[in-house]
Amino acid sequence: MKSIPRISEAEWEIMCIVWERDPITANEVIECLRARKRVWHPNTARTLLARLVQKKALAYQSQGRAYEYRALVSEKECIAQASESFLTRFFDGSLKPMFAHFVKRQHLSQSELAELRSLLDEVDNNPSKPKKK
Amino acid sequence: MKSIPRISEAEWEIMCIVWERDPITANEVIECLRARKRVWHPNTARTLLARLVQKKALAYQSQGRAYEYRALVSEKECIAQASESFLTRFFDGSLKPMFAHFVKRQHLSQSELAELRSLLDEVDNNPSKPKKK
DNA sequence: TATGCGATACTACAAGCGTAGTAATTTTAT
DNA sequence: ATAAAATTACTACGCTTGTAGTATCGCATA
Repeated sequence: MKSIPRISEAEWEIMCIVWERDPITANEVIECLRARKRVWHPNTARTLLARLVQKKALAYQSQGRAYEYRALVSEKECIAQASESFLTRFFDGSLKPMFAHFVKRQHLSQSELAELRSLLDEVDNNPSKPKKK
Repeated sequence: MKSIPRISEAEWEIMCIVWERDPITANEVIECLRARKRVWHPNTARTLLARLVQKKALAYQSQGRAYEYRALVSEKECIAQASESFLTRFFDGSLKPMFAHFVKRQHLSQSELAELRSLLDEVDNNPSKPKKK
């Protein structure tokens, strides 16, 4: 069971970009950041990339001129891990209160409620192991 | 709109205890920690209490012998804030993918699904503003 | 081949965090 | 009234994070 490194907030933004375009060079990452109006000094982005390599969230290959970074951990597993710890920490690990919080937090439209309901129906009909194809 | 201070992981454990028994003395907090098998040096707990006071999450009154601490921010608002930032950061702010993640993450029993469904029905019948009494 | 530019690597630094140790002060027991 | 015990306050320290600055290295060009 691979242990997912702890990814900080700023690092998370980098990871998102890498996941999107894996593999990607440092410069491309910096471009993307600029594109999404995340103004960081280029070195800041590079530092974060380096730290992510250190903590083994990314790897790089000296692809000729510039390095190419690629993710060593998937977005899915990172989100899964973050979700678990969120649930544990704030809702004592139980889904129902957590869901309750979110549905009550704000006016959901009828259609949104319907969508959520159909989500439940879906799993109900595919009890675990979706494994289609 | 009061801005909630950022509460770290260790601090969160302290806050939980304070919320439970507000107002509470440092020693009682330490007892509670021991009770829930959270082994910290007493000074560690005290440091955390002090930091929480600094960041205005707690206040104290020199209640005679020992200080009495009480929360300045409610558990509800802290959880609400944490939930928002979780949702934003990992699910781009949208409920449905987040719910999808959680319902798919694990075999929910029929009854659990039913419970979640009834949650949805509830809000459906009480469209916002429950404000009973 | 020497030089400059672009890329990476190393260094920095303050604030936050986890975890305590030590000093100062207040209470209590003798 | 003092000494001991309890409580609070101040200090410490190494690691992480956000945010860069500086140094170095390698390829491209003159």
